[in-house]
Amino acid sequence: MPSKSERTRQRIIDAANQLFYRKGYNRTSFTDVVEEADVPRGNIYYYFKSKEEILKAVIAHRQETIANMLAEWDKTIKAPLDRLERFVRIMYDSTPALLRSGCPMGSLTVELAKDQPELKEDAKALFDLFQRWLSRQFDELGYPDESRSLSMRLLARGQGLIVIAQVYQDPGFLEQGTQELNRWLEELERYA
Amino acid sequence: MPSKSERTRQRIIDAANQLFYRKGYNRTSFTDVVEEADVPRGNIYYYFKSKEEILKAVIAHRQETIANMLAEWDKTIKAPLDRLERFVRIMYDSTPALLRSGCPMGSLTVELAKDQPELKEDAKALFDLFQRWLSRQFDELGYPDESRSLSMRLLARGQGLIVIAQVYQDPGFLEQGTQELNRWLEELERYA
DNA sequence: GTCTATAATACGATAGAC
DNA sequence: GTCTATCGTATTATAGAC
Repeated sequence: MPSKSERTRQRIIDAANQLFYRKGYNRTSFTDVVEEADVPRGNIYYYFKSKEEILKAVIAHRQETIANMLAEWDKTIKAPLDRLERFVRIMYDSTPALLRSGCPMGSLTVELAKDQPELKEDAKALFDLFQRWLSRQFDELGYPDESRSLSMRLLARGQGLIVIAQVYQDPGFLEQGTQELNRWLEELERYA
Repeated sequence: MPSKSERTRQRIIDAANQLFYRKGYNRTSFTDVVEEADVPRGNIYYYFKSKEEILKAVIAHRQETIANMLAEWDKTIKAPLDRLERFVRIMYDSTPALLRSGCPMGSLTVELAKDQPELKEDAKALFDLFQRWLSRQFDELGYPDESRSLSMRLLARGQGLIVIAQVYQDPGFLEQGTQELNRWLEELERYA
């Protein structure tokens, strides 16, 4: 059972995680975080020595979540095509959040890339998790030499769909786009 | 000939335009802008009554620039396929800036969409300019019924390429991606 | 119209009482 | 360990001298 201290720390991370996604990292203040986490004002410095530290903890937490999800998919889905289509489906399933706040990885990384290159590298690690997993699936699908390139292309297609669906607040575009991605994946399997 | 006042105003807009692109809107302060524009501290309030006003002026300026560029393309390029490929080429030509700061429209719109929905709508107008122009080209290419859908898909593909190229700092990915877009456009023309 | 001085507030961060 | 009080700075914004 986690101690009170560990639970408080986790509440801060959860609050920051949500706020960084909904408001962006730079527009989220300490005040926002402590209010959302229901932690006394300056108390947050007992757990994290700076805002950057909070972001790093948030990213580590997201990495864990993603790694667990991918491991779960590996365990429950056997065919590489099905796994790839499972990846595509989380975009469709997340439509409301994506229309509201964009891609949690993409929007964060692009924000940080502007002029916080160190933190951007941390955020990039989230993409790496997906990229390497996708690459393994394309490898198994029969494209060992192009697996990295294919994984990057799939990531790019997803990012593009999300950005344009958000700009135009168009859930149908996201739905059609993910369907087209599935057709593309199925063609890849057919001609592997 | 523009008055001194008009020139100062334009200097502020130009400075803000660059800074909003390189640092992001929310991380750019008035101090940054006045220093870059070489304008006295509080003087900026003579020209713009708030930061939002500056952003609106920046967006209006970008709209003008884009509209002029598209009109120039209309005048100098006749075939719709060539026009579409010209659009794709600006991405390739802008590689260094895109790797550094992302898409000027995409990154701004995504940033504002987080929790400044009013300003996000202003930024969306930049996308509209391209979307309508692209739609007209697809129409002329022989896809009148799908012109809007095709234009959105092309925009999405472009946004995705830029995001992933920036995340991985990979100019080659942007080059290959734009080549693939050209092949797609050429196929569309062939089967029109 | 132009600029200086400065207000008012929000920010990230700290010191020290309990 | 927990919390209150507060610091110093940077922020957006204004007042008023010239």
